Amino acid sequence: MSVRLRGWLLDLYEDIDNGLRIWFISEDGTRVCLHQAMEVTFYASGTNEELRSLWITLKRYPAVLSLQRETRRDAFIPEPITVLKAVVDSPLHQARLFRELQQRYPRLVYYDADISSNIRHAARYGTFPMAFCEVDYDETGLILSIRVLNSRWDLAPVHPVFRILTLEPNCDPGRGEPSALRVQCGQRKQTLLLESSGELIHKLNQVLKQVDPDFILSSWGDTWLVPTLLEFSKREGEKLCLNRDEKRDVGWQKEMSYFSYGQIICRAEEAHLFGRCHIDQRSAMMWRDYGLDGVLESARVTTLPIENAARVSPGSGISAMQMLTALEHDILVPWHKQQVEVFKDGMDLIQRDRGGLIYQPIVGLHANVAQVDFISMYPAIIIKGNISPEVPLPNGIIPASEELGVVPLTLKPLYEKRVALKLRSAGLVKDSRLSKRDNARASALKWLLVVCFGFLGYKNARFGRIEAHEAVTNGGREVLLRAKEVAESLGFEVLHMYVDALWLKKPGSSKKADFQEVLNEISLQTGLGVSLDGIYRWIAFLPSRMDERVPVANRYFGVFQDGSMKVRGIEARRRDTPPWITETQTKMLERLSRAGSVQDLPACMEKAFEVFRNALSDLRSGRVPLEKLVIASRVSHELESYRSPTPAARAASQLLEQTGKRARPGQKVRFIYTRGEPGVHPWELPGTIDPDDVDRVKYIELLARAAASVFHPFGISDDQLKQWAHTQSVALDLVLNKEVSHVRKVYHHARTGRVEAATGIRRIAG
DNA sequence: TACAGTCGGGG
DNA sequence: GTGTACGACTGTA
Repeated sequence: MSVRLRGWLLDLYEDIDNGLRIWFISEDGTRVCLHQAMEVTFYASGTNEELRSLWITLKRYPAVLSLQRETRRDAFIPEPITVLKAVVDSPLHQARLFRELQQRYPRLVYYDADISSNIRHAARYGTFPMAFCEVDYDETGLILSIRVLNSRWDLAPVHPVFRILTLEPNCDPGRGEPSALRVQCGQRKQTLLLESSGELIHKLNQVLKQVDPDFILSSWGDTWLVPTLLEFSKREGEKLCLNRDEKRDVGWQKEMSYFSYGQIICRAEEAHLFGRCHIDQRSAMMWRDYGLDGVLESARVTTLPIENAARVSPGSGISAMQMLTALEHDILVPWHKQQVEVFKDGMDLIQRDRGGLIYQPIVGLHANVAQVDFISMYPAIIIKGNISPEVPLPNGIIPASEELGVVPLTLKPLYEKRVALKLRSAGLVKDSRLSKRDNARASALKWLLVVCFGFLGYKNARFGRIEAHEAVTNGGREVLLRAKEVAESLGFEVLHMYVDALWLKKPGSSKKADFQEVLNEISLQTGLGVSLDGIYRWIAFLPSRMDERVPVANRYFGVFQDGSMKVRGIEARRRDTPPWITETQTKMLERLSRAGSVQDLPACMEKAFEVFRNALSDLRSGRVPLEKLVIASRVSHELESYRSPTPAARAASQLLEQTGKRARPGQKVRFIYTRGEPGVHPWELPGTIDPDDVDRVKYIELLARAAASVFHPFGISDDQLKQWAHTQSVALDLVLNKEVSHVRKVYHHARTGRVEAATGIRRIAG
């Protein structure tokens, strides 16, 4: 006899015994755990002799259900190859068997051998987290059939009503000793004392039983809270039932350091649950950016379990999607990437590694500038040019082959979904305001798209190939140069180009409609979608701080016509800038942005200067809270191996000496600049920092630097500002007044058509 | 002044 | 488990 269930798939994992356990939230709100058997197929290729030997070995394993010789295609080898296909009765047995085979037959090439059960299940049944399923199962809970009724690509997915429990200590465990635990579910809040009175675990278990949450959202859950609670539980002799699956303990993922984004990242240990999801909001990658909606969207399209989608970087999401695509299209998934770069002659080497096109901006202040962006340029080029490691490379962006490769096949639906979401939120498709939820989801997709391109050039990616990566950047440069020609032919001046954006202006063009033609023409001539990021009332491109004759590609700020600002590359954008500096610089820029047009700028400049002056006086009189002066910077080496220790490394060494806590490569170290030796004081060091020890001169220097970035376009030099900041002499006020009148004069001339160069002013043009 | 180390950008 | 390559910039020796 079979029972039918309709509901959403919440969690899927390998059972302790065998097969899979799958949790559903049914339509009527019950949470149901079912199980399913799943056979697993993998392949090996090698010499006839080796394959014969493998065959004999595998035949003796009862878990191996069938063996067969087949001819198949390796994505990286032109000719079909002979493989041995093995079907194993369960994921667990396959994993165990594969580990043995690697030892015993290291020379064989394996395929489909290290794919997670989630991805296999997704490929076979079309499942994904929050898939709406119709399931038939027997009285033991064994799944007999499963059909998915919705799609990963739904624009408006329907979710069940989740039960969410929030757990957070009352302070940052890195800074102090939390004394209480805040527990929240919907409107219901309570506080439990964090002490081993024999009560805590009991009460927590009650809450868990009562609420039976689908999600436990914690703060510092991975690194502190869950370990601490388990410790209490041990002491009190009462089991803490965090899991829904009562057979399981908390699944620990070990701490590790890895290389990513050109730097060492340290990923802390993680506490995983079974049957429900634990997400540590502090360690979950990009949680701040897109929250639970983004995590669910990411899980949905990547098919990664929700707990993983919340934590891993988008790279593994893309990797999962590529494997799924390959499985769906009968392309073998290589185990370790074994691609060797083909030989290159000298000409190729010069062509290589040029990356995206970067143009030198015309430094200075400009009014009525349009920024034109290509929409997801690299993904669009990959799709249009059919750029994939196993497909012949295109000529420019003219594809060499019709049949889409793994990478474009993976990207296409993702790209189309993002464009559709963007269109919807832009109001082109009626019915929707730009909802917070759509934003979060679009943001999650954006990251997957961005990273997919980088993955092509990543040496360890299964479907990466450096030549394909280069083909994309080549295509991008071609496209941008074509766009420049188009813009210039229509009489626009191209002030700047950066990878996938152009900044244009033309006398008399200041409204959206004035740029419509050039947008259409660029799109037509390049075959790629473009959008108007906005029209700047004014924008300032900054030169190098090292040498102000040299323009730099990505230091600029400007105000759009709607009054919003765009800021790139300057201090406020850097994560190692103390909050006080960031806030002051942002406030200064905000004062500038109040200028309704360029004519109002001089007056706003005086306001911005006032912000600067007030901030300095706050610092001098000790009104700046210490936490606003904290600098956070990463250490990327073991502390002993620094040849010239950075301030962060020196702070970390102090911390190690005095507390025994060691900052691992990839961890951030927080510190304050202090007077005398050693010049820094770790923020995490117990005991307070005497405000008098703060190295105010240092902070004045840092603030003056940030102010200089803001004022540079108005002709005030670094040195002038610095000197003024340190001495508080009135000289600068005079300079400022002088400059303000210069700016006024120049704008007057600009508007009357007689542009004239002003001393001290870099460049101003109407 | 040279070098070592950290960060940004995309969006 | 895991994006690239590169240039700008700061602090140290």
